[in-house]
Order: sequence, then C-alpha cells, then structure tokens
Amino acid sequence: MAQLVDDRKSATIERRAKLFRGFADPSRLAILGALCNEPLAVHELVERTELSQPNVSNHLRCLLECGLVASDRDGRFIRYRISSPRITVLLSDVDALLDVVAVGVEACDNYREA
Amino acid sequence: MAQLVDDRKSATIERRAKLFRGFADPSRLAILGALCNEPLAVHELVERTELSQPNVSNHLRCLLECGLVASDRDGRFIRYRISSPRITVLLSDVDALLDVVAVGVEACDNYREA
DNA sequence: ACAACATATCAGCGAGGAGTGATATGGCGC
DNA sequence: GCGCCATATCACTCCTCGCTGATATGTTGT
Repeated sequence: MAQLVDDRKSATIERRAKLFRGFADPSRLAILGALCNEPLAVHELVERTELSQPNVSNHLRCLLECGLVASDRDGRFIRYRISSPRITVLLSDVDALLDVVAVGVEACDNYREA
Repeated sequence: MAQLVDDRKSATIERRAKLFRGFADPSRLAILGALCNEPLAVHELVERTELSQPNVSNHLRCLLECGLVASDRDGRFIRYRISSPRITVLLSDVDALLDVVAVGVEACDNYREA
C-alpha cells in the first residue's frame, strides 16, 4: 500500500519532469513562443527561429507526440498550432516567476551559460 | 535595432529554458514537491526522497543559487523552504496541463523512459 | 510524369549534467 | 577539546539529448 502510494507519487513526478523537459530547450521554446501568436507552417518556423529545417521538424515531432502542438495539412504545407491555451498560461507563469528569480537563475552556473 | 530585439527575445527564451531546466529533473521536483508542504532540513529531504545526501545537497545548492528555495540555519540543521508561492502555482499549472496531455507525454519516446 | 517545393527521417557526433563515493567543513553536547 | 551529527564539496563516470548533413517521402502545378 505504501508502495502503491510511492509508485503513484513517483509516477506523477516523472510525468511532471518529462513535461518540463519538453519546455526546457531554447529551440522548442522558440517554436512554442512563435506558435503562441499564430499557427505557422514548418518553413515559416524555420525562418523565424533561424533553426535548421530538420531540427525544427525533429522538435515538432516531439511536441506533436507529446500533444503540445497539433498539425493540420494545408495544401503542401503543414500548419502547426498550440494544442491548448494552458500552454500559454504556463509560459506566462514562468515569466511571472522569472520576475522574482531572474537574477538568481542567470547567476546559477550549474547549467551551461545560455 | 532588429539585432537588439533579437537579443532581447533570445535572452528571454534562454532564461525561460534555464528556469524550466531547473524543474526538469525528477530529483529536484521531488525536493520542491516536499518543500511545498513544509520547510524541511536536508536529512529530512534525504529520508523522504530516498536520494543520497550528496545528491540532495547538490540539487539544493542549485535551487538555492537560482532563488527557487531559501534556507535558514536552525541549530545544526539547515531548513530549506520554497522561496515563492509562484512556484506552487507553476507546479499546479503543470498538473493542469498534464490533465490534457498526459497520455501523449507518456507515449513520447524522444526522452528517456522515466 | 516530372520538376520543384515542403516536410520527415536517420546515423553519428559532441556536450551537458545527474549520480556516486570519498572527503571536507561546521555546529553541538559531553 | 573531542567525537558526533548535519551538510557541503569535489572528481569522475555514464547516459541523455540536441544538432548536423544526407536522404527519403509527399504534394502541387504543368
């Protein structure tokens, strides 16, 4: 029983961590940020993010598989969009938290510098 | 000027990514989750998270440097606590988003399996 | 059917970072 | 002061993941 509780708890934590990892990359954040404004096709995302096309496609596949974005075929384009407004909420919450901790986060050298 | 804008934009993205990375680890989430309920000393965190003591200390150093937790000396203990309620908000928003995308996130195999 | 464009896939490389074990520092009571 | 407990630090290894370059799939117009 305690074991069951532990399993549930760690399963929750693992899910959270996995979702956070989805956001924990500048390239994916750039893509998600661009899609928060308007749906975009891959080549448009490539232009705006200045990432390589295979790179964008790879991230989109991941985001799509995770359900963070959705896609619609439009002629020979494939238009991607944010799947849920909760994503926008989450991003603005992060910005709100950054208002408080930005200095410390930048100073923290446990992660690679930008 | 456009360069300046780009710099600002990418700086924002980098900060977001860095903050997300702070949350993108099961061990740190376990620590933060435990601290959301009540302030705890290191050895208490070790007990509850079942992580090694050096491991917990390392994560705490990072979280402290980032300003996500704060610490108070209490005798020979050092008690850690969540630095801002915004962190709790962020965590609950993630859970809300997981309500929608949990299935996809679990299915996504671009990241290591839990 | 073919050419041109849009997107996806794959193998391989390289770097970042999480965990461990050993060890150092620091405060407490006897 | 000395042992004991609580915490921090360091060097090291391993694994994960992001990026690139080449290539495959797919769609549209002519």
